[in-house]
Amino acid sequence: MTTPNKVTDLFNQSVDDSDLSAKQKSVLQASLTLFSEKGFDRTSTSDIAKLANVSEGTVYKQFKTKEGLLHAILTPAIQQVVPKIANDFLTELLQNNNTDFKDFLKWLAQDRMTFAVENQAQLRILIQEIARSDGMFKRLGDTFMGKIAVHANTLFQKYQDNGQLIQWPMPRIARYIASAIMGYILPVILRNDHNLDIAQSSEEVAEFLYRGLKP
Amino acid sequence: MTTPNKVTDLFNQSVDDSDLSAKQKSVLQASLTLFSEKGFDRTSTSDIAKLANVSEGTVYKQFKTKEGLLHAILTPAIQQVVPKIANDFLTELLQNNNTDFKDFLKWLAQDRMTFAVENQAQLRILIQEIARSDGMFKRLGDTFMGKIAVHANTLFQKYQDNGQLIQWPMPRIARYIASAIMGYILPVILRNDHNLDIAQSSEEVAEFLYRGLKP
Amino acid sequence: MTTPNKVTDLFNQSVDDSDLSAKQKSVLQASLTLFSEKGFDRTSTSDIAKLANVSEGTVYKQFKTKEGLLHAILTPAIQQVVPKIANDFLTELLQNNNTDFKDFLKWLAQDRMTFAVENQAQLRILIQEIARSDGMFKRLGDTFMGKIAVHANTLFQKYQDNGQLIQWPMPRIARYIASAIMGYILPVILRNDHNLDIAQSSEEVAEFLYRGLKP
Amino acid sequence: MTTPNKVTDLFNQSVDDSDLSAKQKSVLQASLTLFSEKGFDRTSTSDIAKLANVSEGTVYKQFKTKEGLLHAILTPAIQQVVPKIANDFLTELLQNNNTDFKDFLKWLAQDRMTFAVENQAQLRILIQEIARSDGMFKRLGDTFMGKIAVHANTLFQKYQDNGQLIQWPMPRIARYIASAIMGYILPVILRNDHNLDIAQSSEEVAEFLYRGLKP
DNA sequence: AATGAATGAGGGTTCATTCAT
DNA sequence: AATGAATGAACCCTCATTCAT
Repeated sequence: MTTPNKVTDLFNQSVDDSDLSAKQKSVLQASLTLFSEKGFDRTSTSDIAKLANVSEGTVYKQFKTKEGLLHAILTPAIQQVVPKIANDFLTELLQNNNTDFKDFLKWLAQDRMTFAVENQAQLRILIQEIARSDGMFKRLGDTFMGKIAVHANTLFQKYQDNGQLIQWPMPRIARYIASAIMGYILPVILRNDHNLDIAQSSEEVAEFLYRGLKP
Repeated sequence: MTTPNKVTDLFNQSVDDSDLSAKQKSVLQASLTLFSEKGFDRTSTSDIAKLANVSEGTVYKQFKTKEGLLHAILTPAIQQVVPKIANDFLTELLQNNNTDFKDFLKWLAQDRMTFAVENQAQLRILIQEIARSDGMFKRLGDTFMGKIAVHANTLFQKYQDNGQLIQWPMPRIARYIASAIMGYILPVILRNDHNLDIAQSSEEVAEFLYRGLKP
Repeated sequence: MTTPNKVTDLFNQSVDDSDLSAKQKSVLQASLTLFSEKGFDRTSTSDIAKLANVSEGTVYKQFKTKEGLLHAILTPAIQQVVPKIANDFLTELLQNNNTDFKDFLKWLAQDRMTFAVENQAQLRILIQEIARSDGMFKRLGDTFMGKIAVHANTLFQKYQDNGQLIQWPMPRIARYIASAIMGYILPVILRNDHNLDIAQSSEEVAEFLYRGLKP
Repeated sequence: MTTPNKVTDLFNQSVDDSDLSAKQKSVLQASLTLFSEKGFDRTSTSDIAKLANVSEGTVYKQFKTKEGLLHAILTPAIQQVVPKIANDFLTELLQNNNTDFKDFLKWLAQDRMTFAVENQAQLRILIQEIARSDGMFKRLGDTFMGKIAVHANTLFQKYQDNGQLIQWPMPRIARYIASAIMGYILPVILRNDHNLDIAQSSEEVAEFLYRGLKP
């Protein structure tokens, strides 16, 4: 099953399409780079101005505060971590349930890995924020629940009825799927490693998950 | 298989047993709390002094630098993240290879979960550091390789020869085991959640891993 | 022999002419005053900010460091302590050797005394630095050797050939000239005394030196 | 004219003879070293304690403040800069006025050079203090006037009556003598140079001064 | 007499933010 | 819209000094 990469980089898109001036765009790009490299707290607005070839004042014209910059960078990323687009695909899946469970697992892994590799910098920043503030992790979880849970639940139900998925509670199943995929993604992000063989990795992880989750 | 909890909290122990004065101990405790709650960069040395009921000068008498404090807190934690004690157990396992693979998985999960719950604060800080600096993650990985890899390799080999473990390369197997356990640990740490049913969780994860990894 | 005062105060000139803002100039002036009055180490950057009617941050905008301020003040002074301008005069002297040795001595004394009186504050600071660090004295001496020695040597040679100057080695002669003039300058600087009758003093010292150094 | 070195190091004597304990003595020695090397302001009391192999508290037992240490070091030196002992010699000179002026100059130079070489460290500190505070230079001058001036005046008078000394006012004569000798001493002190050929230097300077000051 | 842990004021410096130009 | 000089609060850290032991 080949899935076209539906993950469009919202960040770049918003940077490119937005009504931001060239200077403002370069501020965003510089922030992304520096926040990801050195962390939010260790990046000074003057560092950003320097890298963006812009005056310090310009940094504050569009994004009223340093935190405003962070949000401008993180918000689109967050909205994609919870796969809004994938959701459409899930709906589709529910309608024509001819897709094999293992194929689904492979597609899911591939989709998220692609997203991760394409958005390494933002994800690195996101992970830093998650690690720092209690709120972020919970908020992410809640968003996920609100947007995905229902559909995923129904889908898993279907696979369970199919006899392709073990009769465990949905959160338990989700946890194993998520953590197995994370096992490939996190090292890549945390090591600034840009080489992940997505095709093979998604195949591998799907195989393992399938074995572990079949009845 | 019941394993006595061999994980002693090195941090608290060292804080209590060390020749540090009461004030110095309270500095360490305050730093642990604040670094974990607000992050290293957002904790000021004056915050620490205030919480520890101590003058700012005192903070610097023992730990020459704010980073010195961080290391004083992190070093013992790091040395336990790589399960030194587990290593002894592994050696033991290798000698009397009558232990079932599933029991081993359960013991491992339980051991690391216990450690994680007992050292939440430090691990939270460690995760923040991992997220911030490229170096930390690699260093941890290398330490792990140096201390565990050989024994684990031999052990897995044994289980493979036993017919209890699938014939996949060792790093792949390790990745799944680690990430599945992490799937239980990370949410607990990142949410400051203190309620993890270790007995049931370790049972659950062992069951899943066993299914996914048996030939 | 009347010599027009060629000594222009490079410091004030550079302060006035430089592209520094009014605030930055006032920072320099305040530093000059305070360093000279209380010494570098006993002057705090907050003192400087207060005297300059400027925020502490402003002190650091132009001069990245407190030591940077010191150098900004000292560098032009040092370049004049070694009399660059005098050097031109020496060259001239060498060409029209009709100048009497005593007149030369008088001119030299007058030139350096004028310079000293006009740059008391900087010289006070310079003396403090010389007293503090081994390096400074040597560096000054080397600079002097590099810029003056050759010309002075030739000039002295001429006066020796003339029969106006005793046949002592050049360093010995230079030592006496320098220390006799210093005998007038140092008390003025160290006492913050602004009244030095340069005309009479240079006449006096020239007379003494001439007697001591004629064959 | 051979003059026995009447300059005894009052500092060492007071350190040795005083009722100070061994530890206190070592505090003084350490202060002397460090003040001379790095300057008073850049020497911390903890540096002193470390070099003296003593606790920080001990530094404060005898010398109530850091400035107290400075005075303990400087006071004896100051009392010798104004040559109290030489004064006895001057008195003697006045009584049997058979001593040649040039010999007197030589003796004076030798006496002060010896003192300077033997007390380099203290003099370095003294120079730093002179450079820093207006008061010190004046105080030294006044002390000098009070203790020496009368005798020196009478002595110079005698040499003038003798026809060995030019009829210039006494301060002018003193200035030339002092600055010529300083011309040998200062470079030695400021360069931490320990090699001064006192015999030759005093001979040289006496020769020059004699030529410059004879009628 | 001697120790060294503790203090707290103050030091140099950084940095997010503002605002006149 | 863009600049960059200016701000001032806060930061990390040092140090002279004190005092219980």
